[in-house]
Amino acid sequence: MRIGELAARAGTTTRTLRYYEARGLLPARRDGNGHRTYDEDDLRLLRQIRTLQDFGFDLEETRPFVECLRAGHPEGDSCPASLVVYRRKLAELDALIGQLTAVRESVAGQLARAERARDELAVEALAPGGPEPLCELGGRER
Amino acid sequence: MRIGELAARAGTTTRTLRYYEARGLLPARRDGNGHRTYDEDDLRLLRQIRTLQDFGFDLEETRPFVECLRAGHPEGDSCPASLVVYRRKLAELDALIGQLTAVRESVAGQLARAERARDELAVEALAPGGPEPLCELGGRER
DNA sequence: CCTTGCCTTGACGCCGACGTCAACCCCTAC
DNA sequence: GTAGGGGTTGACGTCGGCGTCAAGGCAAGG
Repeated sequence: MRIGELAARAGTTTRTLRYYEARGLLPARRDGNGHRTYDEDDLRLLRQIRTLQDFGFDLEETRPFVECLRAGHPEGDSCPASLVVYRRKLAELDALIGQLTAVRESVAGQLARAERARDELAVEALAPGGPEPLCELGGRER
Repeated sequence: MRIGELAARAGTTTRTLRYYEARGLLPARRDGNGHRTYDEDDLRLLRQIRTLQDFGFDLEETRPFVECLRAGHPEGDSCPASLVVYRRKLAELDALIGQLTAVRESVAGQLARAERARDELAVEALAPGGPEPLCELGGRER
């Protein structure tokens, strides 16, 4: 299988495959014309990379998984180095989610405060008489 | 006040201030020497920008807040355009947190599965006799 | 005079994961 | 022949928010 077919079967592009090869992640054999040649095992490696990429793993973080598969193990995460990456990623995700959640609460608080301030100004504009809202709902007599 | 002092008082760098000016976010007056000159209001604008940046807002997203302050409003979020940005950011944060949480669960599941597989292989290695774990804890008779 | 320190503009570097273009080769079909 | 649809390498562009030089100006202090 050549580069175009592999890219299509993995749902990616030839540029990406050449990039992976340049990074030493997915080397390719060559045929007589100098064209890159891949087999089904390469497709497995590539799918492993893509799955992790979709999870937000850096390219370098996929390397242990790829090497694990290439070493003949049944799964990319059958090796201790892959588990280390999993655990590190979990910790990163927890930290990030925690930070984002804190920011989310801050922004929500700011939004609520700003909307309250806006509404109070609106009410003030409707009742230009006095600054204290003392249940003068009639509003006719001064 | 000149650029170095403003940067120091806002906890940022002169490079950053020049960058903001180039983006049209924080223009500066000039003194006789061509040096940038700022006042206390500029410090308020800058602090507004920095606060939002720390929350993860893009620079462009801080623009409504800055313009709101420059228009004379008491707070950067006293204008409807700022509230729109708040709400959009909240939605983005919710979406992102949701995605990250889903990824987190996937990774946790993968890790658990991989660890289970590893442990089963370890047990198998300890009992090379038969593939079925039928309570043969004695392990002495074949 | 010279150094020090602050300022100026301009321009390139960085990071990651590619996209995009240029110029060229190879095989096949018409 | 020639057009088309693969492939090759090389190199620059992208995105944001600056960092980091380089080369020079201007004022105060010794």
